[in-house]
Amino acid sequence: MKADRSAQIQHYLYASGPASVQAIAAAVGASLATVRRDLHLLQTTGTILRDHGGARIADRAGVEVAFARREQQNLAAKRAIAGAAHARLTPGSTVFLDAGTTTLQLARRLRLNPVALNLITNCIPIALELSGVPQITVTLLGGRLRPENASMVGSLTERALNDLWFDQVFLGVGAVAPDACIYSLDPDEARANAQMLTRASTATLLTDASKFGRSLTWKVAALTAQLGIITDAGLPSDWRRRLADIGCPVQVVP
Amino acid sequence: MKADRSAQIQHYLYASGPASVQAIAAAVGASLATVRRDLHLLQTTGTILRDHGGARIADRAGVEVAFARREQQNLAAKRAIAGAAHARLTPGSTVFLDAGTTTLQLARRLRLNPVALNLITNCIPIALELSGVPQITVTLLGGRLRPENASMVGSLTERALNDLWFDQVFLGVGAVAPDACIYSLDPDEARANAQMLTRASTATLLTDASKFGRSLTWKVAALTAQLGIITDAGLPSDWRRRLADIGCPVQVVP
DNA sequence: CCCCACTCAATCACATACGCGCATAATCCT
DNA sequence: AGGATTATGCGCGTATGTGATTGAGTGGGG
Repeated sequence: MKADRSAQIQHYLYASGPASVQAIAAAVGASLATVRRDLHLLQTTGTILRDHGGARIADRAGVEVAFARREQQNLAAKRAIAGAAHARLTPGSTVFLDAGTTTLQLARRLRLNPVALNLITNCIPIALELSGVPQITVTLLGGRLRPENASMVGSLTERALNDLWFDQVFLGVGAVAPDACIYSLDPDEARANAQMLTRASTATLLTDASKFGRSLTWKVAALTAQLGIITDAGLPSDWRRRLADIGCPVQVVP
Repeated sequence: MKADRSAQIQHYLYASGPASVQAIAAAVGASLATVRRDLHLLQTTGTILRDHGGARIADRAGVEVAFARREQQNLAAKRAIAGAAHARLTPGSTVFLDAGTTTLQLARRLRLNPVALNLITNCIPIALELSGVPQITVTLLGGRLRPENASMVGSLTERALNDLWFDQVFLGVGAVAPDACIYSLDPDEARANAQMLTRASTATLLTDASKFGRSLTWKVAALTAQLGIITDAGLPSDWRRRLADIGCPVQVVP
């Protein structure tokens, strides 16, 4: 299929950097003519750049491909977690969705299976995914644009958060380190995340099991008994014990 | 049952990603013709995207497609106008770009030909276009998402505007009516536009000639001598006289 | 400066997919 | 229960994508 092959080419170019037409053809299993046609198409849409003999990812599309790739990792787990989160949504309530690939899955689910919500997010893909969905009003927080995950951070974001109150907030998370604290890759995002947690009646962490035990630079907050967690069955038993000790209400989905 | 099968197809596409018509037919237990009919229907409602040989769930395509279509109208004029606006940008200044297809052309120009700017916008495509461009920090205003042009409007937007001051603001515009006032299609957008004009040292209208003489519902502001205009050579002579009478500094590009 | 290898775009033939019309089966309404 | 409406499946002509070939164009090396 054509769309499939285009995606393959993009991933290959993202992973391998600049590559020759022959290498691409070999990688995707198509003829040179076909690959050239695809490259020509991708070039007109601006996702790749061409030069004699080969092609490479346009730097703008690079982040998008990286995002798409992260979205694919642990996809089944993320979908299951999103499904459990979807079941917790109360019609008519005000919900905040943090930026992240797991929360994006929740947005996709919500699009197929709408619930009347007042939805607020700081993530552009989530806002676009839900724009135009009946019964959902979408509000996007302002701020400085962080290209890596197309989210808004910075003082404008934090100021706006100060003026809002949410019934539920769903937080995607970069890492849950061994010290039982949530960490993020970006300082501004960590600050924004920390503030989200202070602006909601109930807060829930959506995170696949691979995030537990990882470490990142910037601390967001410590796990507490007030912070719900939805994760998948890959959660090691020692972490289950720790979370039980802390008192976190943990839901494990298959 | 038909509705049932459509839901099945959606969930299958959601779960499996892009899939061939044959795979879908096998999954839902229907003939190829029936699946094609269903896909055709789902395509018209915008829930899926089709390409030869298969289909996939539509991701955020709705807004972008509608936007891309308008982008093609009067493209040459918009490009020329954007070029003139680009020449007016002062390195190091703080610039606001309103939502619109002409301002988007300015953003594209900026991406190819970067100028060090502190750039603020309420338009998602503009923000995405300029994300990651060196020397440009992009800030997106928050607010309610208006799907028609992927822009932010509403009280959050207006509140944020109150806290900002711009060296230059470039306003895209829906219509310049015979009463020499700017009009917009959307009440919230009109309010936001009006406020943008009060928050800048210099304001410039970017509008192709086709917008002059058109009427829309919601008034934004009256033309004044403080409001610069960049438009194309299609501007009728009677409008040129009127703008001269008002004292608008008008630049006409070929 | 010329030549050679390589790349590119256009063309043709083939395979596959698509949309349409028609016949049949299921469903709905009275 | 019967007629009408709608949905489903099959076959056919057409459209589209794919791969091989050819001729033109481009860049690098002698």
